Amino acid sequence: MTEDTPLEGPNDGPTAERFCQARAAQSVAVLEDYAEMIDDLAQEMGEARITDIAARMGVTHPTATKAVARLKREGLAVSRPYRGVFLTEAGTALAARVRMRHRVVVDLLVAVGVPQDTAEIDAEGLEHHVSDVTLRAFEAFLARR
Amino acid sequence: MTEDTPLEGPNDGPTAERFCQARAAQSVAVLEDYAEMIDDLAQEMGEARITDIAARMGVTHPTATKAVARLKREGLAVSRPYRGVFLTEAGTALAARVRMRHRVVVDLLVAVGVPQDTAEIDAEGLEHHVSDVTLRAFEAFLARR
DNA sequence: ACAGAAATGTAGCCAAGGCTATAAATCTGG
DNA sequence: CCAGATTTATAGCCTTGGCTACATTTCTGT
Ligand SMILES: [Mn+2]
Ligand SMILES: [Mn+2]
Ligand SMILES: [Mn+2]
Ligand SMILES: [Mn+2]
Repeated sequence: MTEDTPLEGPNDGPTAERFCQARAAQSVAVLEDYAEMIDDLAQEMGEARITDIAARMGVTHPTATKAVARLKREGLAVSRPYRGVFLTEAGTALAARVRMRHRVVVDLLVAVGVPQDTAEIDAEGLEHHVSDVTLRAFEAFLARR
Repeated sequence: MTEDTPLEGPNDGPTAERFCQARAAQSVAVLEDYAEMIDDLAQEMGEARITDIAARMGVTHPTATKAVARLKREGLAVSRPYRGVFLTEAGTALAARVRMRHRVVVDLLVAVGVPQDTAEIDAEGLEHHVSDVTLRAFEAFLARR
């Protein structure tokens, strides 16, 4: 699941590619959610503490610590022991992209008639599987709606 | 990740619920894809063989074997050693739901302007995060479109 | 200043979903 | 009918993302 892992299976048919793609999207979903959350906390409270990250993600703090370790390993965040977590430039850029995509997905759901609260809930999972092409289609739809 | 696992974390805030929900959806995504695939193969070739399941899912056969073991454990499939895999009634019902949802998602994406092939790819991941409320909203949108 | 509270780190467990390598069973053509 | 090809099973490894339990550090109020 690291960046050097191809994540492509034997790939026997054209059908398999779809599933490989979906698995690849899933492998970055956690990174995306944590990056966005850390960015949220940085804006709201100046810095993102492990406890706050864990509380908002709905996990225990060791789980949050592991996720942050992965973020650091992938060059998306930095932190010193017993201190807050900070996004790198790459991490901040990722957070911005993720937040934008989240918003567009929610807006599109609402535009086609999904209740706002349901849209927020579903978007949290959906957002990680929306390709750039689809995202642009969503934006275009919202623009001419 | 089994059915008796609550999958709800500490749940400190209302924000956390969204992520718990997304994680829960992800934990059944694999079951859903395999169920649908086995049903496809059953219709096309009379029965679903491990080799064919693996090829279409884009994984190696031991991976497919493990997934089938989980399907069996959850009461969605049955199989005897060195023979094909067959869905139970519950498995068949799940496959039908999943296939319908997949179709609706693709149709909605196309309806808002996503190219057909992109829609197929993205839907493979998106489908598992579309709630019943959202699905009905999609159907209503398609009906009045 | 320091004791207790709170936050963080760390070890170790589990299940899931990938993989490779190897063994065993089944199928098939001659 | 049987040898070789194919299919399936199994063992064992890895990473990820959950968890609990416990150790350590930092913070805070008196
Ligand atoms: Mn998300
Ligand atoms: Mn999000
Ligand atoms: Mn799918
Ligand atoms: Mn599908």
